[in-house]
Amino acid sequence: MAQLSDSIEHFIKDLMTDDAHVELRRNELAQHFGCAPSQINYVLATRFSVDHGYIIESRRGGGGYVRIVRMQTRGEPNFLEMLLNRVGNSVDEETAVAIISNLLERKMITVKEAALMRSAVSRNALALPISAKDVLRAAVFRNMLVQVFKNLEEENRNDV
Amino acid sequence: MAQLSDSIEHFIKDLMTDDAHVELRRNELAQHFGCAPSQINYVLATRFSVDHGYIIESRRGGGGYVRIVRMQTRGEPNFLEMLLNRVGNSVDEETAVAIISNLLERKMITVKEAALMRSAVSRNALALPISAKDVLRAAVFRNMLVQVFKNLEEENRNDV
DNA sequence: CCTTCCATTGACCTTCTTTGACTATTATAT
DNA sequence: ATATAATAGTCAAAGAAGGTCAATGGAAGG
Repeated sequence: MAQLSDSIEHFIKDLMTDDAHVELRRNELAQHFGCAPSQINYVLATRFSVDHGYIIESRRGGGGYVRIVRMQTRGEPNFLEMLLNRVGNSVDEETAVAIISNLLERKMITVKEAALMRSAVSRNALALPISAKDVLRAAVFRNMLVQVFKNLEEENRNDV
Repeated sequence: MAQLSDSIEHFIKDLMTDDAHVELRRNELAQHFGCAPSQINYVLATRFSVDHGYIIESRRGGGGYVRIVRMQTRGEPNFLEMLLNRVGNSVDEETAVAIISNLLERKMITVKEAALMRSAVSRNALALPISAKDVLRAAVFRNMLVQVFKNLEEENRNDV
């Protein structure tokens, strides 16, 4: 466990607990984690994308930096509209999952609700060779049922 | 003689006596038992299926893992199994909604989670001239997004 | 025996991570 | 202005897991 990428992600998010943005040196960070500098870009691309609710700004050359900004949505009346536009009438699982994480980080949904949502949009729930509506719904719904039980298990573990 | 699969099954169940979940490396386990890695999948599929009360989660790539979670089945030991049978591979909206209500009455899900589930299985979410998986997912997901926001509004009204 | 069902294996596939070579940009010293 | 040093970005390839499936093996029942 303790993936390098995961560690870097958490490291950055820890830096951002107070402030909504953080500025760092790519090479320094890479050196701190003993990895290739491009590893940092990988983490940014996979965990700090716009869909995750972050914006990356950077600058090269002497005194260069990478700045990570958490997007403001406080009081943004069109957040839902924005998300709906982003989704459009076709969206892949990766994007959907990123948006769910985003909602979760903003505490707009609970951990359990996020899990429920993920289960509804997962490959597993939707990749079917059929077209009948009921059949499809069954697939989605079974997935969600499983999720409910998983959530209960989680809850019980935490209650102890 | 004790089948390999049985040994692996018991080995895993021993690991789970205390905790309701374990995380393991497929390849390590296979090596420990001197068998093909896919053997592990066979054991998981035949002895740790949802019908058996378990859920499997996994991740590929570096730092990959297989997590086995034992579900808590309150009271009736096969409630989930019953529900899954009831749903089968085809279910209409009415039935799905009834099951969701039932889960809610049993306090297995919150009001918000129930709403989320309804939104995922609603006519509106699924009755589309779709064929591409992504298109379908988008429809489901947009519905869930709307629901999340509805929930938030509800919450806010109650907070006042 | 023969069939059938469960178990086992191995070849091939998919996903996620990490690295390194090469490229692009910016500041600073000359 | 120009050269150089200091940064960061991109992309393809290698590495590190786990997944699938069809073929084979083996044991129990008929």
